[in-house]
Amino acid sequence: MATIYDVAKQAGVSAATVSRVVNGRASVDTALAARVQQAMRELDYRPNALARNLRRRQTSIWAVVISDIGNPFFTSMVRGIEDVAQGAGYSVVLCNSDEDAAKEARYVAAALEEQMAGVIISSAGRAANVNRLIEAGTPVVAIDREVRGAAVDTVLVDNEHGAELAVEHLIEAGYERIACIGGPRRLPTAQQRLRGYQRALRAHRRPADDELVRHGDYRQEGGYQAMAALLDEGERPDAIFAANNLMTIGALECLADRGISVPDRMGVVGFDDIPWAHLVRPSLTTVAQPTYELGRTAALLLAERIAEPSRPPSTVTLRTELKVRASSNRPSVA
Amino acid sequence: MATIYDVAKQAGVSAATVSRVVNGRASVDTALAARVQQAMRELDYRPNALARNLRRRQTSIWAVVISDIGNPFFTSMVRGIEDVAQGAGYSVVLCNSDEDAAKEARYVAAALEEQMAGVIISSAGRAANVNRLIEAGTPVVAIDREVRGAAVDTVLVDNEHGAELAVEHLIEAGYERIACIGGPRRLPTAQQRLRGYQRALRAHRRPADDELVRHGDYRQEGGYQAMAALLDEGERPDAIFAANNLMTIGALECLADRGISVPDRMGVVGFDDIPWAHLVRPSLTTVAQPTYELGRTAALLLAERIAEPSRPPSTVTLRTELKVRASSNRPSVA
DNA sequence: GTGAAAGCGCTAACAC
DNA sequence: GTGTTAGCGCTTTCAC
Repeated sequence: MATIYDVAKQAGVSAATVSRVVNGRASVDTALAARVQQAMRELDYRPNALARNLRRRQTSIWAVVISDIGNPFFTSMVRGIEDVAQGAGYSVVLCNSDEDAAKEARYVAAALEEQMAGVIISSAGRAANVNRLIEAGTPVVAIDREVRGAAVDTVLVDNEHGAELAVEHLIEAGYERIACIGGPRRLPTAQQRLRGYQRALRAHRRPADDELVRHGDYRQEGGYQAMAALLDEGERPDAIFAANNLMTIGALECLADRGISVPDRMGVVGFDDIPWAHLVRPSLTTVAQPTYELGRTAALLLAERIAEPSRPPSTVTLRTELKVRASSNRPSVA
Repeated sequence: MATIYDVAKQAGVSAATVSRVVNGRASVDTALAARVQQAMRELDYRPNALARNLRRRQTSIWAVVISDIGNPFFTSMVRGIEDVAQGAGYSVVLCNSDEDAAKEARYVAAALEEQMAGVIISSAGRAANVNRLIEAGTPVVAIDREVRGAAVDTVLVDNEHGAELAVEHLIEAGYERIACIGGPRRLPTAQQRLRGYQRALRAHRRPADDELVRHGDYRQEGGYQAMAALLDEGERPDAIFAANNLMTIGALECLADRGISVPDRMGVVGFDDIPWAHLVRPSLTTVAQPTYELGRTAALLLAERIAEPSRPPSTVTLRTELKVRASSNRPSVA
């Protein structure tokens, strides 16, 4: 690989001048610049990013640490990030932590060691990882999940309100014993959605026993097991609110296996939309999140923080929207 | 951030010794090593990967360039890669090319400039990108999609055979006019699956007009439009074979919108499994690919190539498997 | 506007 | 087994 010195020699200038041309900085005489360009083409010169990174003390890459690449929720979020990043001259790489705090820590360490230009993170765990980044001066934005104990720019959705809407909708549809398949207790989104569920029940004076709540792992399998537990233990609910998309799928699977018909004998509303929600029979009522916007907003915040590292952190909360489809349509009792 | 010299001073040794301790290379006296460890802890020393990368002339990161992060096919493939990478001491970052050759080229350029330790690529385009990597000496493995005109380690599935099985299954189920929703003509996987479709039809002396073939973009929307075209133009088919998972979903959506019942009036078989295939009603018959194994195998090949750069490239082909579910179950005509 | 020179933080000969 | 030394390829003062 040709170095900047090879180009300099070929063009009969100094390495500094080549550097200026490459980076479009300072003013270089037009004729000289042309000669440099020519030399670069002849030698198929590609700047060595490693050297540049060392010198500049950072890369031009953003790391996006997501907690489950298998969740379609992240798909369009990532697109939103990419579209902004590209416009701002950054590349985006994805790191999949798989809801595993150790894996997440490894990726954060890598981002730190590689001196990534910025990190957008949907954290599986506590504040330690995020604080590590902040202390090292790496610009960070938390996305989807609030990070308690860290002063960090954050983009969220109104989880509690979304959950409340979902459960109110089930109540208004005439369901009476509404259960909840909650997410991992440690995750803020799970806590907020559970609160929304409880609030709606209390507001309408419905039973809100703990017996009606089971916790899953935000995965399909967890939704299946939570649903099974709700069916097998105690008095059976006639509707469920599931706190994320994959668990909703798992719950439906369980109901199908047991031959329990939705929405007649069990109303279902899920949190998070899924691209194929209307293909599932019956089509699924969901609390949809503005995923693309979520990504876009996080990327914009990151760009702003990079430009102005000392500004106070801000939190942006985006609205969810209840999409009523067939799975919550209780046949009226004649 | 503390540097290696700070640690050396603190421990009363040379930077070289610290480096040896950090990298676990060569033998360092136990007592000295302990002092160094201690100093590292005291200073919260983190090696600067940028400097190390420059010196070593490569990072310890593998880039995985995938063509559509929204396709669940890639999910478990990536897990397969990650599991091997981690064992071999590499981090994995994902780059989403979105089936866009220009975006792919940008990521390849980034991988080159950042001197990634290796690249696993599911290429959206032609050989140029892959050859660029090979010429620069970056170890590469092609995954899922063969790259013509590049001598590169490759992991594939038996697309043609899988498609053939799918179509034969439809024939045996009693369907008569079997259409195909093919993928983008330029993609080898699409070509192979189309060939398998045609071969099965010819072998059973069924009509194989071009009128029965439409091409989509491997996205849901493309599947929807191709299905609509098949329904609206010419003689209507009674079964379809769709060349990938997202297009299958799109086709089903179209059929649902038109009120055409599956499998009675239209048999459906898709290529690529989807995690929720059995939740879609009717449950979906698919040609399943060993996605995790695909990723694992690619990662192993990459590790081997890194260890032995000059060995001749090899191609591994994994088997697909037909999973018969309800969508291809034609009611026998009494 | 351009060049000389120093150095980012690390590793790997090489000498001892 | 340990230290000295010379870069990796680039950017950026600082002179001119």
